[in-house]
Amino acid sequence: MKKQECTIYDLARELNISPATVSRALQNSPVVSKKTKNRIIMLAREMGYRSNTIASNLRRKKTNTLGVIVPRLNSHFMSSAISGTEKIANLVGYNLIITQSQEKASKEAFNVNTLFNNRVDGLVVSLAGDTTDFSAFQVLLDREIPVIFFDRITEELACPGFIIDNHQAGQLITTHLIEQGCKNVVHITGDLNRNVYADRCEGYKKALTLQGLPVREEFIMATNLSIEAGVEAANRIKSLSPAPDGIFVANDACAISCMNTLKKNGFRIPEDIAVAGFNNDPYAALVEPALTTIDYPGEEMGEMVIKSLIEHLENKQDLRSTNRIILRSSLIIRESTLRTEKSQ
Amino acid sequence: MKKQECTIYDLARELNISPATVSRALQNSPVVSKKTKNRIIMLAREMGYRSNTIASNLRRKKTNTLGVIVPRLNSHFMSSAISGTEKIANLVGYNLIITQSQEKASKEAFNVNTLFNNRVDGLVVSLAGDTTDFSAFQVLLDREIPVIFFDRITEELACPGFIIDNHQAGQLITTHLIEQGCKNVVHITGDLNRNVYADRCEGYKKALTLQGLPVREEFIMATNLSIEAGVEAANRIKSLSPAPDGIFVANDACAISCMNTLKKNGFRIPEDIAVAGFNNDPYAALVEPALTTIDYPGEEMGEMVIKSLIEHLENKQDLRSTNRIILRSSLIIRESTLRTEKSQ
DNA sequence: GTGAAAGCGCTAACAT
DNA sequence: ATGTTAGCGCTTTCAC
Repeated sequence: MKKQECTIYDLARELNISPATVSRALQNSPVVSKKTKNRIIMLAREMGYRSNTIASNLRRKKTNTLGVIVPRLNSHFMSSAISGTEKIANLVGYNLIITQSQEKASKEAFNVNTLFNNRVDGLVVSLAGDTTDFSAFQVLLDREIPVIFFDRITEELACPGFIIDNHQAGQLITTHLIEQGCKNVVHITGDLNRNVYADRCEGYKKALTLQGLPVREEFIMATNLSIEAGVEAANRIKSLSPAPDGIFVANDACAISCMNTLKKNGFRIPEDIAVAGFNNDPYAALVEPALTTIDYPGEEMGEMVIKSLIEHLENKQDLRSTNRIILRSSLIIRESTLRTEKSQ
Repeated sequence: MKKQECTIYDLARELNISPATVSRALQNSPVVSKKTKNRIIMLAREMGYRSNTIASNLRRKKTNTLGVIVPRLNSHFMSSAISGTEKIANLVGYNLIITQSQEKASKEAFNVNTLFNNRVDGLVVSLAGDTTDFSAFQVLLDREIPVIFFDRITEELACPGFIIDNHQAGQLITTHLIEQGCKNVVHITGDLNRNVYADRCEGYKKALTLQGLPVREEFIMATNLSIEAGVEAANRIKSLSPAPDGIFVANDACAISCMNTLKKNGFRIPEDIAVAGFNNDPYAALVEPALTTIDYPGEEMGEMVIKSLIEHLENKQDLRSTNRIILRSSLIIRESTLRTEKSQ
């Protein structure tokens, strides 16, 4: 048969004490005597008492729950970042409600709302591809519920953001391609509304310009960076003129798929075309040729962002003072771009 | 300055009506007149009213929230499954709290507890690798909170499970290897406590036996199926005798890494050793040679499991009657095992 | 060290 | 169609 809910009142009645004392004992408050505390805890175990977090949350006006909104969970970077947030949150007694926007601003706004209605204490967000209206977030900020962004951030809200220097990374990897002898470098990017792609693209342009190479708009392809997009991009690249000899793709999945399609079309990588990605997905090292990419500290970013949010909530740290936190990233050079000893 | 919480009492006072009417109006109850409903909704918007889900949950003794526990979020299968659950849950007005056990039974039990304390209406679980004690789940079952498993299920609890026929799939893929001329097939598997790995392994053995081949215990390697494990396994395989000519790995990540290491050691795939994986990760089609694998309906499984849970909660369907739901899976043959026209 | 009492914000009988 | 009222289970101030 079904077990009844057992409340602190049941425990109190059983022991002939007040619910207040039971509540205090279960929170391990120092004012309760060791003896009664023990009696209460024993009985609670015996009767299968389980604290009702909802009631506690309502009363305390604090939920110890943080909301997380990410575009998708299915990239290596995102699942690492989530893993990092969860690890820290668990450690210090916070719960996480993890949601996906599926790259859609509408779902993102919907999620912000339900998370707010569930009275999360704070929110961690990596933006959907097409978000341009940030008013949903403003609702939280108006009530001083902290919102922190990571990776895909915005300048439109006065919120802290944890990022890498995408501009520098884009410039670094493009420069590397040029140093390997590439003169006609294509860039495959994502939604340029998002800082991550816009900045990488700027870095790409900067590198070309600094090396005295022309920036050709038709060499910059905005896609959704999916595996399918990689196939399409490869097909477009075949007919570009002058013939591209290098490609910088803004993520690894698309880069690998693009490289694969080019190989099937008889291109030699890196001799005919060098290919570089971004993110250092585990598979990047396993494909042939192994993919040059930017290593990107997902887990660490997740840890830092949640730590910072919690410290703010517990008044240990002010958020205004640290508005952009830039984590290190690094270029990982592999065979897909190494042409100096092979050709040229 | 900080916006004040606005409650239904504030709205009621402002309009000189009772909180009950406000509550009814906001739930769009048909008994409230269109006129007052409108006035209430207008004022709510104007005053920035936001319903407090916590208070509502406490009162209704229902949260419209479901808990999800998976080992990790970072595999293609799991992120697809999660994506499926979220899609359906959203559609019908349920929230999801997604958590990871990180493959650890202790964290899994901890998560079950916090989810229960948050009074989730139901729970969806794919088990951690080493769970053998299921008492944490029993707490929920004792209170008639439904728990449904998917993929990694257990026979120890009377709960429905959504799975594929792992035994059949394992047998199918092993038979395929044998048909391609493999006589000494290695099997790299995960924790044999879990049905998914135990069943695939049984299928492997069955296939060998049916084809009159010996089952060699030293050809069965239990690992954590990580990329690192793939490297190690490849190194062990080099020194096995008789020399293996086929490998069936219980997931794609490990298979690809193993294949990669073998290639680096001069083995030709599939001529010297054929390699097959499991899951049909997107990358399986992109590596060289493309990986033979079992296609596995992650998103669909996620959709079905959550749909079934919700229908049970809403009394539209009884769960006892449908104890094991088997979804279809299929063998995808690619170059990594195709040797008939190449060698032998 | 313990108890009494009020209330978090909402909902749902029951009454009108 | 609307109002009254009594909680949901917990925490916390204020007493003692």
